[in-house]
Amino acid sequence: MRYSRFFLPTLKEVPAEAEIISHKLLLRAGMIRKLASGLYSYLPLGLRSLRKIEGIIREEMNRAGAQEVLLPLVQPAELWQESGRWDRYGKELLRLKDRHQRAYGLGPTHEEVITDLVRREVKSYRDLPLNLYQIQTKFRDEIRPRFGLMRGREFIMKDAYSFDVDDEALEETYQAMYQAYCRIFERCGLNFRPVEADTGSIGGHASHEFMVLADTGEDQIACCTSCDYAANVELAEVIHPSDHPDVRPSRPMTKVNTPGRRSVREVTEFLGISSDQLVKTLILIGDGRPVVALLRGDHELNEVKLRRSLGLEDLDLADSDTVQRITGAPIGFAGPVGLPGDLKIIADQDLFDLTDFVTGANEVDAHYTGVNWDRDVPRPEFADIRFITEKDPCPRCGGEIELRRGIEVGHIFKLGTKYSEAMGATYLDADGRERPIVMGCYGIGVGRTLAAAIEQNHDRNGIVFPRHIAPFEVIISPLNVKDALIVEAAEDIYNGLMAQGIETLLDDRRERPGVKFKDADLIGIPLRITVGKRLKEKNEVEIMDRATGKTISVPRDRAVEKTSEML
RNA sequence: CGGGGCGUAGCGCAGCCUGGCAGCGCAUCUGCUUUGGGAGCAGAGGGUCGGAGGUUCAAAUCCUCUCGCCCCGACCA
Repeated sequence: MRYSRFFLPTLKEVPAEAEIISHKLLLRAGMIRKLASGLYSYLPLGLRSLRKIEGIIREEMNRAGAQEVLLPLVQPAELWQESGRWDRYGKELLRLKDRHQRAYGLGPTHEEVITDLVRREVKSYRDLPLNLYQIQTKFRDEIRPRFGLMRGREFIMKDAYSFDVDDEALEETYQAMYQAYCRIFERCGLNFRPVEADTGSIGGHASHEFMVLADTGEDQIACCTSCDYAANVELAEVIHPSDHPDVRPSRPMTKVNTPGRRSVREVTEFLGISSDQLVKTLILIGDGRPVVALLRGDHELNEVKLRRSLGLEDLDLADSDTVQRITGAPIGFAGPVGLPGDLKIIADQDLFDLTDFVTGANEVDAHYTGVNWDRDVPRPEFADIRFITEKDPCPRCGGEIELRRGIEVGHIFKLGTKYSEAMGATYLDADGRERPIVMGCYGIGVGRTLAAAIEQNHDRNGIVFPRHIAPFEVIISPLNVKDALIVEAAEDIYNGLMAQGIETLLDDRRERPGVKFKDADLIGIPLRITVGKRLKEKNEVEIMDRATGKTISVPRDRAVEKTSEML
């Protein structure tokens, strides 16, 4: 490709809208442009990289036995009503009507469509296993799109759906997908970690997220520094010692005046206690009913864990009026003592052995000190409902936990029979019995993978593309296009590389050397061949490695050979 | 949806408080010079100041409404 004819508008300055490095560089390198919030156009350079990633995904999916399909983006509401998600999915599902007033959703994911397809065609255990995938545009009307390709409303996703006879067979498919995902992200040049994860709105029993480690990641993950345990903090278990120390109350329960002290910090400072002596009481609404969660003052409630342990669909903090109605006091003075007996109360397991603690008195400007279980307040149900911290041990090996940030580029789920049962996707087994198909689903954010790769591979001059996803493999920079010798040499090398199938960008623009160097660095092409003064002096050209900056000089007629060796 | 910020030339911004010719840098176009890290000189083009309404002799500037964009929270590939 000749740069002078290539639609590649690079920017010297960073557009004001971009915050994180991948977004800035994608814009500056002329790879994407914004149409509206969460909606981006891919320009030729960006599309080339995107296609590289898609290519890697296709190869690995096909190798793992999956087959590519292409499903409609517009999906009839009836299908979503069958699975029950028409009502449950929420506003991320963009709903629209056609001219006949029939309702449709713009596909945020394709479980319903694929299950419908498969239930019509698959009748026998002989047809299984089956694994179908597509690479296609998804639409999710996100509450807050941000960070360029990182969280768009319209985005490109690879989604795969597997169909197996039973859980055992699903396990095998799941492992094959797990391995395929590892290979995909390795080939994309990413430093990533597979982590145990929550299943969210997709449903199912087990799942792993593939996290690219980056400080700008939106997710937090807990990694063990000794073993290979890693989990999304939403899920990471907190281990509670099983041997309980023999502890007894040592102080009477006393009501104290705490004027205007609401937050953990205000109360603990006022009373001169540490925050692990305080039990904070959070009022939530779970599936329409109030739930009280108790936690140590220095711990944070993990709503995902609470939701899972209570088997709730929906969970939210209660508003101030509800808190007032339930506890009889404004926010900041709630406590377990004297709450109505029929109220669902759940305490974090770390409170089990706590004695002489402080809580709100369900009365404005008052707390209790010296509160103890059994004596002052009945023991509630205990469960692991808080976030893991770096002070907690690894739940697998007891080692040290490190909290890191990650970008979720892939997510795999064991769905089980959730969709097949709801939608009647069954097969006949060898004994002629009708059984539900056991499903799995597997997603990769393709654009997000590109953004994550840039997030992890850049320097102050621009992108440093991993080889396999670079838009071009080589850029040739003839430094003076008015010099016939230089132009001729550059053209020769260009033709030589193209003849070998090496994707090459020839910077034939009438620009000064500095401009060409800056643009080449910005767009991050792995190898740059400089044709300049050394050609005239020694008949040599230079090959520079973008990642290391290392440069070698080679005779002009060996440039093609040497370059292809270096790739 | 709640909180914060921003809309002025393609991009980055100043001007707004205190109303009075719409500006700067980069980019673009022409010519000459220059050619190893975002060149120099000379010239040129480009604006409904996000939109609507209002106040005023006069509005980018003040007021009201509205639309869009970005950041922080809940959602997710």
